[in-house]
Amino acid sequence: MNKEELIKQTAKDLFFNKGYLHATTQEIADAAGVNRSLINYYFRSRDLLFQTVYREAVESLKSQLDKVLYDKIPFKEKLNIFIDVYMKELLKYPYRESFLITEICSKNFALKEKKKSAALAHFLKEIAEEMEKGTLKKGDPIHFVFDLFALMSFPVIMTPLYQKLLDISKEKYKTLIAERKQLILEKIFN
Amino acid sequence: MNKEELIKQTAKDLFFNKGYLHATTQEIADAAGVNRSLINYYFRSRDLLFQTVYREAVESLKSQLDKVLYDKIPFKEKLNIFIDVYMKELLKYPYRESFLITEICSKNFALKEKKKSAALAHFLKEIAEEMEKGTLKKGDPIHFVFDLFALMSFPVIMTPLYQKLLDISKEKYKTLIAERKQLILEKIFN
DNA sequence: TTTGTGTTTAACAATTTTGTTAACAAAAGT
DNA sequence: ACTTTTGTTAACAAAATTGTTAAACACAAA
Repeated sequence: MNKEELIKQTAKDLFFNKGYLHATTQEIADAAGVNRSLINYYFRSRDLLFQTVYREAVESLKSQLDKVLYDKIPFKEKLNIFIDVYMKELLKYPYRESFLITEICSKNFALKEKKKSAALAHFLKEIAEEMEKGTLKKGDPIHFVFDLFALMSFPVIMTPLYQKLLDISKEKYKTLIAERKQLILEKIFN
Repeated sequence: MNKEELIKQTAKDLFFNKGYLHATTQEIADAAGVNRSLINYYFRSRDLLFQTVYREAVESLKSQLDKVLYDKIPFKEKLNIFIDVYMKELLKYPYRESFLITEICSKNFALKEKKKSAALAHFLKEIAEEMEKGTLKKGDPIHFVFDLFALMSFPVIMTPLYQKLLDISKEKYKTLIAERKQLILEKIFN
């Protein structure tokens, strides 16, 4: 792998997987096994590396939504696939969203970039239709989306804390998370 | 308010409320309107300030659980109160848990402190009883707890990101969050 | 008034982190 | 072969952040 890509991937691993949001350029370079100057060579500055990683995280997040949510397959099946795909990604990159939040909060993002996800908008419509049909309990589709993402993401994000508070072993916690896909599907469809 | 307390409160405001996890001692001092040296005077070092804030956050988290979860009142009523209390705290300190996670991930916490929450353990038992009684759908009580906290916390934590992805105004988002207390109760009790 | 004690501050020192440069190596193009 | 471009490194410079010190301050007690 070329080093520019290696640096980015390593940064993502530290941020999104290890949850190490305070990583310095030196730490990133060390983790990648490259000279720190290479970071400046490829990205100019620490800040630009962060921006790049940020942008790509939003992109991949949106493209993941796109990939599944536009499919013309029955709703229940779509949800099944979506939960599967999204939870796999969550286990790979549990802290991706946390990183995004932290970045948004730290910079005073005056960014005008349109971040709106058309796929989500489309998904919301589909949910509304299902509610009409009676497949789903009626309500604001946004709450359905809230519920869905919350049930998938939160226990994963909170792993280190809940492990302590509940005094659960790493292995047991993993098992619990693995069980959730099925449970969420059941819960969502009442 | 004495300045030691002021510094702590300000740090908490930056971390837990503003989500500004990268705050430097200077920024904390500025926000508190005190001289930066005072932070060293009262807390010795940046790291000790962080440790103090961390410890108190865990303490207050656990004491909040304690306060409600031990009450000897009917389960449904207890849950009603608990959601109310917890969500109020969430709106005050949306990023408290995020801060804890970030700290746990960044230090290689070899901390031996027992963090286990007895209140949560007690709550888990109560949930199990309710499941026996048939008030709640049977299953692992831990998943019930996961669901409960997820539904409360996640939409709050993700506010800045979801506002963008869903293209929702701050006001509208607030309204949505406010609606959730009732929705969660309904969802939890099927 | 003076003395003592805790608080606050500015100036300084030390450390950490980031950014730059110039030299060197490797690869690609001619 | 040699020239140019691209990649890589170490050494240095600059900036940002943290920690220390000593003096000034406030104010109550002796």
